[in-house]
Amino acid sequence: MSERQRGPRERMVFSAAQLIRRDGVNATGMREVAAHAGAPRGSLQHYFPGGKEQLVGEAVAWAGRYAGKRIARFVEQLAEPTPSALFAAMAAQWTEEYDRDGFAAGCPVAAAAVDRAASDDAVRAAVAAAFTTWRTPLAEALTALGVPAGRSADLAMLMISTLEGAILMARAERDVRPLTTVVRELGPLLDAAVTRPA
Amino acid sequence: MSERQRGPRERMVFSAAQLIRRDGVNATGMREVAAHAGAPRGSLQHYFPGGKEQLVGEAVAWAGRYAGKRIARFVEQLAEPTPSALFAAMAAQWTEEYDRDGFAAGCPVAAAAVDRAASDDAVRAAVAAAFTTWRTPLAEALTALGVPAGRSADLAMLMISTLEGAILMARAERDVRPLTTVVRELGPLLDAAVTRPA
DNA sequence: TCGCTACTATGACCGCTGTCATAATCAGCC
DNA sequence: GGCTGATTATGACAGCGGTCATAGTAGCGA
Repeated sequence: MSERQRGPRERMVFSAAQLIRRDGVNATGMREVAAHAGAPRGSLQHYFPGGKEQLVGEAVAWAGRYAGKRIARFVEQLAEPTPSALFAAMAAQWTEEYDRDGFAAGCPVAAAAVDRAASDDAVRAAVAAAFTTWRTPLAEALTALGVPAGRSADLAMLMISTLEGAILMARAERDVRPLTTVVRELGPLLDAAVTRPA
Repeated sequence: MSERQRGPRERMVFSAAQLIRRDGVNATGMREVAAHAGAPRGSLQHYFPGGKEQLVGEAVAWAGRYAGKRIARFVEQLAEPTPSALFAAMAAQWTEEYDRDGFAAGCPVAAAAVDRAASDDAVRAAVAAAFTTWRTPLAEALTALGVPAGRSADLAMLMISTLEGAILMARAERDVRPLTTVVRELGPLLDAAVTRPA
């Protein structure tokens, strides 16, 4: 998560995502987001006239795009071009963060889903869209790695589901073992789906 | 989730779990819990002198025990005594609820993890304990179904991780497909782990 | 200089939250 | 009846939440 000097608007969206993934949507205040972004409070109603709903929606969308873009970069850097290696790379991003910075934060998309799925349909739709933005390039990557087109989408869904759940458990237990375990256990299944070696 | 006429204390814990799994921890107020349980407001500070932290902790613990107990019942009722059938039964509980009552609620343990993992260490520990309370009988059931003892714990972790993630996605997308998909995709892997048929 | 637009500043409002203090009521038992 | 402890009732409090209203400033083209 690079922190380049973009405009204040983008910084606020980024800060919102960061705070949401740590404390959840409801515990993240608008004033807190502005302060964290080093942005003036008055800019909130200027850039986000739709209020918190809009800000949270954009933060979720940002996170979805971020996750989607990372897929391509993971694929490029794989030592072994296999689905299991891709999954391992996705999980490694989390184990590295947890080893480095502690277990303070989880996935902002998951946080928004938990806190807003029942109460805010716009955010709920943004969460669904974010999952799609994440899943689509992952499925394409699987196809490129030799997984039949008919299975790629389902395996992508399995991978993201498993990863999200493992993040949840790892954070609760303050231990990366859930992440390393699911990587180890799921790997063979993913590689067995390859019919045409890349 | 039966609603027997237990004491007001237990009803409040149960109501807390229900409200938390729908709206998250932070959006669930103490007064709301009492009202939902049909309990007097004054009973809150009587039964839960530890405040919201205690109430949420007990709700999470309750949910963990509930999930753990269901495992044994699922195993009893399996038409085919296989790990994949057990996993399917666990997921079916969610697809049935979503088909019947809509996608209003998720898992209370996951909700508590998202909302409190970073801010409330007592609740965070309760979440971790709840996962253990859930995972342990599941691992034992897998062993009873013929999975080698060394793999049971890891597969139980994989199953719960995947299920939690699928619940998240299903709720966001208002579609049970994530649940049915992970059941279909993970099933063969689970059954392949059986070395000694039950 | 004027005017216009983009952005910032600030204070107020109302509603809600968790918590506490205090008192009333009730159940059971001597 | 009268005492005792468990339960309930109620009001207050201080804090924070998102949002709005209003005014101010900065930059820039004409």
